[in-house]
Amino acid sequence: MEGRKVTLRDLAMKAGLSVNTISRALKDKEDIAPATRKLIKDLAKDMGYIGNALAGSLRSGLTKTIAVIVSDVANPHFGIMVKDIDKTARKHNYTIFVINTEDDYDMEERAIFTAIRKNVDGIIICPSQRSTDNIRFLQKNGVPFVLIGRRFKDEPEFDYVICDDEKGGYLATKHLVESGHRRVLFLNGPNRISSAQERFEGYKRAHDEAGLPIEEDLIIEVGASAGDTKQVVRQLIEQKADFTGIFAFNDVIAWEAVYVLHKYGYRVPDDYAVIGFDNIQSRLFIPFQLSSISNSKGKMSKRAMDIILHKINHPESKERFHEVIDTTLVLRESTK
Amino acid sequence: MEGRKVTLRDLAMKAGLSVNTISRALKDKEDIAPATRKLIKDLAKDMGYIGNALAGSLRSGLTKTIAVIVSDVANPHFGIMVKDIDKTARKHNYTIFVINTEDDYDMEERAIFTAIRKNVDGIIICPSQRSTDNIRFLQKNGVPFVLIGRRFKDEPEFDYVICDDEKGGYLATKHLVESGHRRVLFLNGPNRISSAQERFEGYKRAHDEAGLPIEEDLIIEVGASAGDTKQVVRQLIEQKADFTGIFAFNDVIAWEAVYVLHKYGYRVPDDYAVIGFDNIQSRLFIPFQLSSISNSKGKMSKRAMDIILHKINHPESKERFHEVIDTTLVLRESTK
DNA sequence: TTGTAGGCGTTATCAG
DNA sequence: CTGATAACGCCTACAA
Repeated sequence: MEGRKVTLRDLAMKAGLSVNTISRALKDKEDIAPATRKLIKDLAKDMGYIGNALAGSLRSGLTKTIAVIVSDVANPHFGIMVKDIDKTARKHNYTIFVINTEDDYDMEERAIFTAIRKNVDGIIICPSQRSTDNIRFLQKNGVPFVLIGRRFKDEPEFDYVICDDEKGGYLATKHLVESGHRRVLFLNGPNRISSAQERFEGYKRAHDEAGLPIEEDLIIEVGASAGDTKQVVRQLIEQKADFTGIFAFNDVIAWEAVYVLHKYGYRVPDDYAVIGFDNIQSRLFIPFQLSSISNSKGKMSKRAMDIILHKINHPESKERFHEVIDTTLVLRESTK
Repeated sequence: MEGRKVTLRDLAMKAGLSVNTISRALKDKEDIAPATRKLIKDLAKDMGYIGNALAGSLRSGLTKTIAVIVSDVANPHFGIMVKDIDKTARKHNYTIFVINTEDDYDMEERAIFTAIRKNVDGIIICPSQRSTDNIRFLQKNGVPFVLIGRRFKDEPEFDYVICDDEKGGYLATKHLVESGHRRVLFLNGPNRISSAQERFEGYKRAHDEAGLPIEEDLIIEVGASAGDTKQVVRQLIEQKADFTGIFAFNDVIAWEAVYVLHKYGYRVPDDYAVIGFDNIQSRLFIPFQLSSISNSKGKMSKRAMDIILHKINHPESKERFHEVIDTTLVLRESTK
């Protein structure tokens, strides 16, 4: 059964019917006699017919495909989101492309080109935010898209689903401050990213409320890739930097920070209190009880898909989606 | 600039040239006057032309796309592999589809259909192994494919890249046994999976060498999905099951087991020694020092892509790829 | 150096 | 109910 694939034409020849009839029968159109329909379907199964989506898509203009462009699937946060998006997509008969950008602007540009070239019906993207050009380009091209996890505050035209980053940053910091930590190290993500900026806003609000000053040297930007944090924390410890609490931009960074603290013989939360963001532990049972900010990855993924589907199905709609999913504090043993 | 996408035809109209000339110019064919070429390229950039891969693929029969079918991207093990595969793919100008099966046979079947319908050039699949039918189907359809992480021992026709599971199982168990644990609980994956079977072989070999019997009640199959392990371990503890060492099928299961042990106030490695498999900690710095078996995810991913590319580029080659990547013991503090 | 014709496999339209 | 015809956008082959 090797060789060329079975096409509608092959079925048509065999059945002595027109290609068109075959096509319509397989799609359960009402205007084909039930008997004929059954006949054709059986034949198709017999001959192992598998449609060619390429051809169909070329004609219909729809690929039933969504591109998901994220910075790093190896980060469980994104792994979980991708899984959830895939699940929702499947329910609606969509397939997803996953493209990694490593938060690199050029890779993001290429990812977008690829997605458009492949005629995806929509794009869910966690933008690297070096500039708005890539996203503007998307918009100009008319591909439905929605940002996830990050937003451009000055661009109300871009739909997004994010979690309440400011509140998350506030809750995390407030908790540390209230536990008595007056010098809280903030291991933040790249400052160009909205979530980093907004979590920092929260950090500031908590300090303001407590009447604590913001110490510039306690705000540190760490790279997003695995391993970067280790370097930074190691250095801080060597310098005997003065802090007792750590608020990390995400759980992966928090883990890495604790990892280094442990290496130096420090104990958490006894010597340092540490809190992360993403609450990965709700989905992956890691034996380190990290306090964190829950951001409902499941809900975010689902909303993003819903929005994309809405935009695909109502291309004329001018509705704007600016969704902010609530964040909550989840206390575990890494803070007290 | 909204609306329909720019096509070769649009460029042709604008330039007063034929579609063909445009196409050839954009592909840098020698037989177009350099001046014309430049003109056309500038125009294309101006009008924001992005080729339609669908149309091209329909013609050429190639999509420059690889499907990656795995059980769970949310498991960092797969997340990391997907990332690595994507990286290699990109280097060769390929894009990847990621499809999750949750190790469900029907979802796997649908995933394969989807991949074929979308005309992927090749498939990298971690098969669910409920039966060989799905894979046989792939073979019958002539799509190049390679198994990753699992194999069918009775099907030498299927190419695969796995790690040395037997050796890994042996090393892990041997280490526990040599540390004085005479009753080692094996939290294994589903037995239909080759890696589970082979790791068990290793477990047995270590026992044989040490002259220890295999106790049936210490071999427990846990579901692959997050949360399953908790239930199992909780029950064992409640039953006061007799064991002091735990060898887990993978790190995620190991983490979950430790998670529960901690909940019950037990300490690792003092009360129980625990070792996992996959060595996720080489890529994600989790602050729990889990001993594990390293299986070179990077190497596996790379080899899988190389093999797929080879098969795509040499469809006639009858070469068979049965690759077994070495596994090694990585000791950390969860065993002593 | 450039243009024309035909086809990839499917689907939409309209006629019968 | 079913069939013929023409697209979808691009590319290969050949003609001019």
